[in-house]
Amino acid sequence: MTQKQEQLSKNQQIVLSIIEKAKGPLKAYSILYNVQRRGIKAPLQVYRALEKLIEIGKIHKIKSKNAFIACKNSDCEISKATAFSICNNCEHVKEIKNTKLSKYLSNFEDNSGMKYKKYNLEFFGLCKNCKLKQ
Amino acid sequence: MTQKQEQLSKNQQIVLSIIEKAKGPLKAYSILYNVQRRGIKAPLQVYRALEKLIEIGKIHKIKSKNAFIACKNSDCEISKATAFSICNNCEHVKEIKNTKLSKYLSNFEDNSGMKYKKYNLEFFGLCKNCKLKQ
DNA sequence: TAACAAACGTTATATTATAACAAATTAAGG
DNA sequence: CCTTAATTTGTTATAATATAACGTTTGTTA
Repeated sequence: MTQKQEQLSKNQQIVLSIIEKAKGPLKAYSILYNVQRRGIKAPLQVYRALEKLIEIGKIHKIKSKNAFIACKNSDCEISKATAFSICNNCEHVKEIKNTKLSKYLSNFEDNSGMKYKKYNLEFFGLCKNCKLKQ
Repeated sequence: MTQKQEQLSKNQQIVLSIIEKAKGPLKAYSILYNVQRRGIKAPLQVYRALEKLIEIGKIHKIKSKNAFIACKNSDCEISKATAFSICNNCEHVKEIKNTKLSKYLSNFEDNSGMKYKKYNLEFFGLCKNCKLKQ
């Protein structure tokens, strides 16, 4: 028997697979709509799965959108340190994987010398595509 | 006549004054409850004032809390670049004013060379007080 | 003072999220 | 294998957050 199975439950698997297949962040009720054929009937079933998936770092919540996206980063340490870029035009969201940035933020001390274990950063701008089209 | 009056309307003034007096971030419906004696009766009146106040940089929205806090920073450029520290224990929220950090983030380029005009950063940890008490 | 924009008031409703409770399932140790 | 505890589930109801749509009023500017 290994230490931790981290085996996902049925609902958790269903919700995760929908989020992983998606091209962008999904909203909770859109997930619900998408999984109703698979037996998940109530919002709470979705929210419970989401909560667990966030806890174990499989997905992140994009707070400015109240939407959920799969984690592509093996090293965001159970979702303690997240950074995203968000296009104001097409709403495209991408997780930022940048060692310098994450080191900088993880080591950041505020003016009183206080350090923080966790952060969430959301950048807004125009993605390349949308910039070209302007 | 000056260029821009930036004169706040009645409702905007009422909502702003409540937020400025508060010790921490306020939720929209708590604001509503607090201003009902002053003639504001409906959520929309509060949300409209909030929207405007955010737009002109007088307040910020703490996204992880769905709550609103007065801006103490004269230079956050109409709320384009915001950073907060949030205590996980007492929920104390403070706007971070740190030139190095804001320069670093304003100049940040992602791996594709993309730059962003706007960001929101929320740090989580234990504030000094709560750290001592542990 | 006409014309336009901004703000207002109001009702209704959409969207996002959680409480509470009982039943079913799973993991692990004796 | 059995039992105990923890987790997950299913379900109903409801809380909390936010916006749509409409017509009116106020404020600004030419």
